[in-house]
Amino acid sequence: MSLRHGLLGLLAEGPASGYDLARRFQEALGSVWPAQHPRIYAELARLADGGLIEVDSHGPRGRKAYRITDDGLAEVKRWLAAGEVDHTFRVETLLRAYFFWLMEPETLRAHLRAERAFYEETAGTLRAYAGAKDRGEWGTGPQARAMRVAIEAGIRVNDALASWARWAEETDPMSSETFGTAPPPEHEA
Amino acid sequence: MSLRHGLLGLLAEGPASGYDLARRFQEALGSVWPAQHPRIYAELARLADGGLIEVDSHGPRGRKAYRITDDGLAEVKRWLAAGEVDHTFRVETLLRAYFFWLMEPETLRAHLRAERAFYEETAGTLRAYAGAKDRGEWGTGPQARAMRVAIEAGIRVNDALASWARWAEETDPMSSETFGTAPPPEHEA
DNA sequence: TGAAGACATGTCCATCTGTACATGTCCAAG
DNA sequence: CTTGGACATGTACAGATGGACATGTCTTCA
Repeated sequence: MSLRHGLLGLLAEGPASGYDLARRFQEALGSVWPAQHPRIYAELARLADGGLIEVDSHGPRGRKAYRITDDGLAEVKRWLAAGEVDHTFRVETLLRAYFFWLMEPETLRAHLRAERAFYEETAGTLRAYAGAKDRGEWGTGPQARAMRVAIEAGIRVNDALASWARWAEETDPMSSETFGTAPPPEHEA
Repeated sequence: MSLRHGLLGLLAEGPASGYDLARRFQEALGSVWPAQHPRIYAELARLADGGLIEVDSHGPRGRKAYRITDDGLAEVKRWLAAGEVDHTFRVETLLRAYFFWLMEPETLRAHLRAERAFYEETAGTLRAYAGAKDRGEWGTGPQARAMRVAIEAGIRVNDALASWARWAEETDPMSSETFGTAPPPEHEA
């Protein structure tokens, strides 16, 4: 149940409405932790119920901004410090790889090309963000730095998957005659 | 809903019981697509209901092995070819990175050390598997090759996250005075 | 002034997920 | 012969998730 802590973390930066949070989850966290607005509104209500956040202000169009409480801040920090990181992945790309042997060679090649293109593009987008951060365009405060570190992780993971797709395309292991005797891959940069 | 297709994919290799499948999900797929036995039994019942699999044999201790049907095989292949890959990640490590600015420097360093150790160890384990595969110890058939390709992806992703944690430890960006003016990282291998 | 589109919040429901609980069988070691 | 552990299948339930539906407001532009 990390949505709870994700919301608290975002609110630790300052007051925000459910709508704001949904947008930020979509943009910044969407690829690492998807969350739609129904779930967000529900969780905000629960957090407010538990006294971890409270209504900060009412705006136009029924807008309701929440503010984190001392209890809420303590709870995020406790979560961050407590460890117990869930290391499960849940990347469909990897699940599919187990079943490549069921695919036609051409379909597989097309799939790998598409995957590679996707991860290269994503990495490129993230690199552009990182560049902007490095030039200080988004501020140099703690939040901006943390965001930069998170983006770096995204870049490296996407690069890794792009290089994997390229490797799989090139070595074509599903039709290789030499499988079982070929040297292990180089893990090039 | 990829558990459905994960099960079909595994059954495409040959008949298996729910217990077998739960174990294989735990071992091979557990880190990329967790699934407990209750869900697996339920899904098997649904798949059998839909005619995608059927009971192959009854064994001791109530063991019930399923076999994939032609319809089922067609369905996995359709899924694999149809594309529509879900690229969301759901890696808690990345979610947490957005909130590093809330952590005490020492807690953060300890966290990064632990993350790095975890990913290095996982990568090492996978490399050992990959080595065994490359020596042909697990056979050289199509399934073994596909497994090898999947493992390669796991190695690269875990390496990427380990190198990220090392980078974050070394550049210590949360306390860096030079943030905003420092050159971008090298993305070393 | 009227309509389109962004803003903003929510409910409902089907399904997925994880945990705990419940049941029973077979085998091997003591 | 009995007991512990692996094998094997399932139910029940709370909470998470995604998609569809519903409602209403404010702003802008024709």
